[in-house]
Amino acid sequence: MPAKNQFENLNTFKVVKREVPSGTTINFSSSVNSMDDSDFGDIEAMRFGAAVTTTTDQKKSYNRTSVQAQDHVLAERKRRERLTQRFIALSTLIPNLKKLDKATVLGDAIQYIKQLEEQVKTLEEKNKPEIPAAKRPRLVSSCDDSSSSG
Amino acid sequence: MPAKNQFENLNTFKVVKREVPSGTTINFSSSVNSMDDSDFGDIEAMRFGAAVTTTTDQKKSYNRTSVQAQDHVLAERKRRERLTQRFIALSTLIPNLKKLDKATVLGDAIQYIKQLEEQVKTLEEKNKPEIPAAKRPRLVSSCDDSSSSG
DNA sequence: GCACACACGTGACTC
DNA sequence: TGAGTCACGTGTGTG
Repeated sequence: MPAKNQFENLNTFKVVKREVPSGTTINFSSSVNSMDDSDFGDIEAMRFGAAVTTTTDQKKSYNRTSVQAQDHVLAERKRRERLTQRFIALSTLIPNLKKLDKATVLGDAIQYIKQLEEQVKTLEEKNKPEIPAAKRPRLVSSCDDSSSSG
Repeated sequence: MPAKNQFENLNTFKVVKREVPSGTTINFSSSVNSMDDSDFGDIEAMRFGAAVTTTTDQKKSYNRTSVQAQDHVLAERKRRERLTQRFIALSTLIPNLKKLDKATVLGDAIQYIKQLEEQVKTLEEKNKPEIPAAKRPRLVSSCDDSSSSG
């Protein structure tokens, strides 16, 4: 299967691998300045509600407890998931979709919508011949019994 | 203007603020283990083509020169930009769009496409009465002069 | 090996 | 103030 659902595939097994980064510790740190393995006391402190300030000084006053940080991570993950879900759903609606890139899905969706709108306009025009009788092709002239129900 | 183009707004001025993080240094590090302010030699080395290995050891063998890293950042930025552009374009096509969240845009696009498809199907059915005469609603039974051109 | 695409965690901003 | 959203940089898998 060369191309089924790129998002799904990537998502499914990538998350799993991400959840177990290396067996070391939690995914904290990463930007908490220099989190050396010599000062885990900070993390321990964070775990029961301390602020994430690096004990010394910080560039900003965005103090977050570990619970809040975790919540933030979780919320963002949820959001991403929803987005991906929508992308998949959208991709199933578009016909002749070759690549499953997000950009392609989006672009093709745009084109498809435009095409559909055009089609609707054309069909509506044909169906509701309110154009001046002089201009319309006289296929059936007298047979117009106006079967509209309203 | 309460809601024009959320993406555009955020993007435009956020990037600018991001480009000047704090006046300290480049945005490197962040995950290169513990980048203490005591070892800036690494960055200096990176700048002329050295690998990004933290001199001691690394979890992976994803060695990248600073140029490559920068290129990566740039490429990703480009991709993001394209995505956002498509989102904006798509949002302009959808009628009665209240919120401009990405999720909402996506979801409403899906609904809109479905609605349009339904519309097209209905209109086509009305326009092209090629269904067996026995099954079709006999609005006009005898007046059928078969005006099809094919 | 390199270009591309993706998910992730995170700081920032809005309401 | 807190929950929701965004762009960003980054690590990593795929062709």
